[in-house]
Amino acid sequence: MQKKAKARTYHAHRERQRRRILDAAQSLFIEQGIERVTMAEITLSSGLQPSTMYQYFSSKDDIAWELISELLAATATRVKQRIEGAPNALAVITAFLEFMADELSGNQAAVRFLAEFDARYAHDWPVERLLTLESQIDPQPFRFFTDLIRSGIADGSLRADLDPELTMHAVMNAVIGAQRRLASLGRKVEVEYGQPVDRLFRETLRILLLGLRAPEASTIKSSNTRKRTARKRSS
Amino acid sequence: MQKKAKARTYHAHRERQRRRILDAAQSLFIEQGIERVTMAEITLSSGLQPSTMYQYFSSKDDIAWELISELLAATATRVKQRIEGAPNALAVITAFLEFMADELSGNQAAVRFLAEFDARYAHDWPVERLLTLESQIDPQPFRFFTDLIRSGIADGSLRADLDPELTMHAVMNAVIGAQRRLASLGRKVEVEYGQPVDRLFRETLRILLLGLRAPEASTIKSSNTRKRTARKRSS
DNA sequence: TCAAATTCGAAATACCATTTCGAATTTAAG
DNA sequence: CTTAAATTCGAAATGGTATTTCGAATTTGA
Repeated sequence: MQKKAKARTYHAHRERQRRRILDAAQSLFIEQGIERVTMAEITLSSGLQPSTMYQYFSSKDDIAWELISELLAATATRVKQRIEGAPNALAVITAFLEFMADELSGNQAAVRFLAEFDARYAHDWPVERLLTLESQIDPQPFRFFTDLIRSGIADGSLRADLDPELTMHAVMNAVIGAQRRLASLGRKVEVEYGQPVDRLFRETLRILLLGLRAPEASTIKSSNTRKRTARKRSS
Repeated sequence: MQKKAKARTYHAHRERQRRRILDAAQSLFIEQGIERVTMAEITLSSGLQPSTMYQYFSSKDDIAWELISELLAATATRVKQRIEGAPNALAVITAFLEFMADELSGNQAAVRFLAEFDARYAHDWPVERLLTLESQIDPQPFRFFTDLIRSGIADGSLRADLDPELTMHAVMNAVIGAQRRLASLGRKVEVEYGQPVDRLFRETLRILLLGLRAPEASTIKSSNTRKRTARKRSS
C-alpha cells in the first residue's frame, strides 16, 4: 500500500523521496526552529519510517545542512538579479542592502532559520565545509568586494578613505548580523526597542550607507556648496 | 565527609552551593558552549549530585539564564564607567562602540556565550522575562537613547536628520548583531573574510560613526557653548 | 536531644536520535 | 515469467541525556 506512485527507476524514486523529506523538514524547521523539531515529526510528516529516512540522511544536522545549502544558493541567485544593472558601486551596495531588507520583511522565518543554523553549527563547522558553501554562491567573494570598493572610490560614489580589503567585509558582517538578530528576536524587538523590525533595519542600512557614501554625494563638501539633505524618510 | 566548611547558617551554605554550581557551569558553558555541556558535567565539576543540583536550579536553561543575567548586569556596570564623562553625544556613542570592540577582543568567549544564549532562547522567551533583564540594566533605555540622539543633534555632533526614536536602537542592534556574529564565527571569519575579527569589527564601527556624525563636525568643540543650531527637521 | 532541612546514592523514568533486522515489496535484468 | 538486488516497512533495541524519586545519612537550629 505504500507505492502509489509508479517510479520508473530507482533513481527517480529516490529523488522524490529525498525531496519529500527535505520539504517536510523545511516546513517544520521554519515553523518551529531546528531545535524543537524531532526526527519523529519529520518522518511522520514525510510519510516514511525512521529506518527509511536514515537511508537518505545520516542525521538531523545533515538535513539542515542540505536545506541551508539550497537556501543560500537560491538567495544568491536572487541577489545577483537585484544588483545587476546598478550603475556604480554605491548603487550596487544600495541594491544589496535593500535586498537584505526585503528578505527580512518577506521571509523573516527563513532568515531566522539561517540565524539558528549559524548559531548551532558555527562552533564546530569544518572550515572546508563552510568554504564549499561559500564558493557555491560566489567563487570569488574576496575579489568581488575588493573591486567593488575600489571602483566606488574611483567613480566618486564612495568615500576615498575606505579600505578595499576590509570595508565591504565589515559591512557585510554587520548587515547579516543585524538582520539575523532582528529575525531571531522577532516580535520581541518591538518590545525591546519599541519599533517595528522593518523600520529598525532600514534605519541601520541608511546609517551604513551614509557612512560609506562620499561626502559630496549626499551633502555638502565645504561650507557652502549646494546642500542636498539626505532625504530618505517617509517612504 | 562532605562538609569541610563550617556553614554558620543554612542560608549561607545554600549561597555557597549555588555559587559553586554557577561558577562551574559558567566555565563549562564558556569553554564548550551551552549545547554540548551536560548536566552530568556540571554536577561533577561542582562536586554535587544531580539530585542536589536540582534543588537549586530546575534545569540547565535555568542556570544559563541566571548566568546571563549576572553577565549582563556586570557588563552594564562597565559600560556606564566607560561612557561617563563623555563631553557630548557623539563621544558617548564612540565610547560605547569602543567598549563593544574591547569586549569582543578581550572576552570573545563571553560574547559567544551571549550569542548562543540569544539564539537558543530568543524564540521562546517570555517577553516579561526579557524586560526584567533589560530593566535590571537600565530602567529607562528608551529615554536614554532618544535623549542621546536629540542632544547630539542639538550640540551639532550628530547629523540633523537622525530620528531620535529610531536611530540609536538601530545602531545598537547592528552593533550587537555584528559583534555576536563575529564572536560566534570566531576564527572562521578570518577564513571567510580574510581579515582578523578585531579589525573587521572596528571598521564596522568606523563606518557607523561616519554615518552618524554631522558632516561639518569632523572636529567638534568639546564645550557645550550653544551655537545657533540650524534646525532642519520638519514635523 | 529532636525535628526540619539538606545531601547523598542509586536507581527509575522519560524522551529522543539512531540502529538493527527480518519480512514484504518493488525494480531491473535475463 | 523468474529471480536477485534494492528498497521499504515495522517493530523493537540501543544509547545518551535530562530530570525525578526515595530512603538513608548528615547537618543545622532550637
